[in-house]
Parts: sequence; structure tokens; C-alpha cells
Amino acid sequence: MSDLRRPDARPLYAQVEAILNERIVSGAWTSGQALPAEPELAHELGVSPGTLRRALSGLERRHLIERRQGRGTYVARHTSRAALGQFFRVRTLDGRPADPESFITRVTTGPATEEEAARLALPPGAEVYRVDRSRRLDGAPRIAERISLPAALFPGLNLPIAPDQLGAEIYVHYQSAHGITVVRSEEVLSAAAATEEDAAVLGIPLGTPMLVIERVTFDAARRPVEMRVSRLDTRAHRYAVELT
Amino acid sequence: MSDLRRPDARPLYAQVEAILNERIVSGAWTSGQALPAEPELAHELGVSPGTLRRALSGLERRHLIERRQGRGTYVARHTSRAALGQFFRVRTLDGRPADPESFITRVTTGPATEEEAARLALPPGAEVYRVDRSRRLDGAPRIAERISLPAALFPGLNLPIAPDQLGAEIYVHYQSAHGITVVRSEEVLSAAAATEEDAAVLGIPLGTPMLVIERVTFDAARRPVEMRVSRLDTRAHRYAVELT
DNA sequence: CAGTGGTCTAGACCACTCG
DNA sequence: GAGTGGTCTAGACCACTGA
Repeated sequence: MSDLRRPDARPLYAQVEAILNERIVSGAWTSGQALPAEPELAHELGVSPGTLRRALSGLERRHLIERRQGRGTYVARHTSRAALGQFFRVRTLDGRPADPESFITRVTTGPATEEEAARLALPPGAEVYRVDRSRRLDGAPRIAERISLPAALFPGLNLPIAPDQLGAEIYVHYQSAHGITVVRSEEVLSAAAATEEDAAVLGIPLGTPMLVIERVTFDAARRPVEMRVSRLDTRAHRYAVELT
Repeated sequence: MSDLRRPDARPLYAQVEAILNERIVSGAWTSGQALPAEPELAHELGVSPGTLRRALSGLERRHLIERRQGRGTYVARHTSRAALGQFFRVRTLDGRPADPESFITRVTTGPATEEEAARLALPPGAEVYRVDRSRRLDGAPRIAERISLPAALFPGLNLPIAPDQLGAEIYVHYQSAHGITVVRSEEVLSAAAATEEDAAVLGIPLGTPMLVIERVTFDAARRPVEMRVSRLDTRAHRYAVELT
């Protein structure tokens, strides 16, 4: 067991958090697995229970673990309700979460565009998969979406095409089939007129104002692992943000 | 000093946080004032230093206080750079924070509309002030904005009209002139075509796709204190969100 | 150098879960 | 009832700030 003493400038709890983070990222602890009890883990790492707990709180805040009183601490699965809604900000006009259903319309492969290479931190010409989806909200088609993935991170891209096997839960698939745990996304929003493709996919008039959402998602190792562009018809839905 | 023992189900640190929150909301501790040192405050409240620190961390997370090692803990002023950027999500295309400049074009008074009454939790017909602003980003007019305020919370609405006295820092004015400390906002975003008013105010073609941002802001007592609708021309700017 | 917040420790007790 | 995480305490020591 490594010694954690001083030369490293970071506080001890931050070093402990990084060590535990690495165990999850590397797969030493896998999704759903129970961590050792806190006193045991604290002893193994050579820190006090209080310091260990502070490190665990950091992992919990980033949704890498889940703690349940009386039961134990578990590596987070991306299947809980909280995790499902974590990155989906679309609401109905009265504020309820929209119920999304996804249909994959096309999967293609090719060299990364300049923008894909920049956003995904890929070398020029690296191969990417592109997944086009049409998404229904509360029954009607509302979102046209393209997801770009580095081929190197998703060997074989074993994507089921049937919507009921994938649905909105593509990040669950990343974790279970490719071992990639997403923890953070950056989104930039703008407005644009519906293109001919939007009009065809969503059955709306050409030029309808659309909300364009460009997202880059990062995993626990801070690598960009996905880029997506979603075009949302906001005539019956909204994108909700809370600022604190 | 009140006793904090058991019957109350909330954890002690949460009760302490609520007590300190109330001292700030009520004005007993005013903006910029130094709090007593931690050991002293812990003794006054009859809790251990650790419990007090946990309560202070909650207040810090909500930006109600600022802690500076070696100096002390202070009731937050809404003047620090962090506070200024806290609620302003607009960025340039390359991701840098946009530099906003505001021009008040009109201030009016009248009974609340149905929507204003609902969002601001006002009785029907309550009086509201409405402030219309045109906002320039990096030199060009990009945002048309209307702010609605409950007249009861802003007696006299002593708003300076000169842009250099108000600027983007309207929440600083709320705090210094009306004693209202904002801590949280909810925003919903949609896309819409530029109206004739948008076109006139911003000098853009009718029908240009606009990003519409509807915001309701709450103070530390959880009252809604402001509603605003901002219409942003996204041809040169974006709205940025981070999801964790 | 006195005073402040930040870190770290060690342990008691409580609340919850499940067999 | 055994085992878990959640709360709370008491105090030592460190790092930083400003007079």
C-alpha cells in the first residue's frame, strides 16, 4: 500500500479520492460492486475514517458511487432514476420531465470531421462512429440527433438497433458494454431554423425555430467520449436549467 | 440562546445552517460583515466546531458567505467576480464569457399579468414594475429583455437609468438598495422567430431564430423576487450549461 | 506573531437495513 | 442483533493573512 505523506501538495482527502476514482475508472471495482466498509477501507488506506468519508463524499457528488445507510457503499450503476434524468433537461410546458423514446435511423463510420476531432480530442482523420436518432417526446417526434463516438473507445460498437433495447439510456450501454462511465457534460445552446432534414425527420415546416443543443460528454478519467448535436422542436417542450 | 436538542428531526448541522441563514436574510448580519470566529460561534450556538463548519459549508455552497483562510468568514457581497458571472451563461462562439452592457429603455408599472402573478406567487392584480432593457454583447445589441418585479418588494424602485450605474449588475442593486439577496434561478429555454419588436430593438431581420430564456429568481428566503424574459440573437453567441 | 480558516485524527453514539 | 453509513464531538496541528 502506497504512502500518502506530505511531498504531494494536495490535501490527503483529495489524494484518497483520486485513488478511489482510479480504482473505479480502471475497472478494479466494477459497476454495482460493494466497497469495503468505511472503517476497513480507512485502515487499508492508512487514513482516519473522517478523511475517508470526505473522499467518499466527493465521489458521491460526482455520481461515481452511491451510499445507502444501513446497507453499504456501491459503485454507481447508470440505471437508477436519478442517473437517467441526470443529463436530460427537456421538460413539457408545465414543467414535468418529458418521456423520451429513441429510434436509431442510421449508423455510419468515417474519418472525423475537423469539429469532431477538435471536440473529441482526436488526431486528424481518426475514425468515428455516427449514430443518427429520431426521438419522440410524449409520443410525437421532437428531436433530431446525431451522436459521434471515437471508434477507438467503442470497439465494434455493439449497438442494438431496436429502440426498446436502447431507449434514452445510451449511457447505460456505454458503461455495461464498453466500460465507459460518463460523469460530466458540457452543452452550448443556440437557435436555428429547421433545415430540410429537420423538416423531413420531424414532420415540421421548413424554417421552424429549433433549439440546437451541442453536447460533449466526459468520462471519469476526463476524456471526451461522446459528442452530440440535438435539434429540438420547442413548440411543446422546454429546456430547463437551474442556476445556483 | 435557543436549545437545539432532539425533538426536531433535522440533523443539528442543518438546524444551525437554518439559524445562520435567517440571520443573513433578516439583516441581523449585513452584506460584507465579518462573522464571529468559528470557535466563538460554535460556543455561542452550543455545538462542536465540526458541526458548525458543516453548516458554514452549506452556506458557502449557496454563496451566502465567503470564507478566506487566515482572514475570516464574511457575508457575501454580490460584487465579486464569481457572483457576477454566477447567473450569466452567455458565451462567445469560442467559449469566452460575453461582456454585457445594459441600456434601460423603459420602466413601467401596472397590475401583474396572469403569468407574472403565477411565476412571482402574487395575488391577482398585484402591482409589478417592468424594466425593459437592450443589452449589448461585445459591442453589438444582442439581447432584448423584460424584467418584472413585485412592487411590494422594491419600494420606490430606485433604479438608476444610466447604464454605467447599473450595467449587468442588477442583482447587486437588489442587495444594496432593497436588501434582497438572490441565491437561485430557474430558467427554461426555447426557440422562437424574432418579432417586430426584436427586429427593431436589435436591428435584425424579422423571423431571425432567437433563443428565448425565461427566468424566475429566488432569494435566500425562497421567495420568487424577479421574473425576466430574455431574447438572445445566437448568431454570434451561445448559452453554456455544464451537467454533472 | 497573533488570529483565522483548513486539515486530520479518534472515537462515541444514532438510524437504518436485512437476515 | 449484527453490520452499515450518518451524525456529532473534542482537539491537535497546519497554512495563510495582515498588523
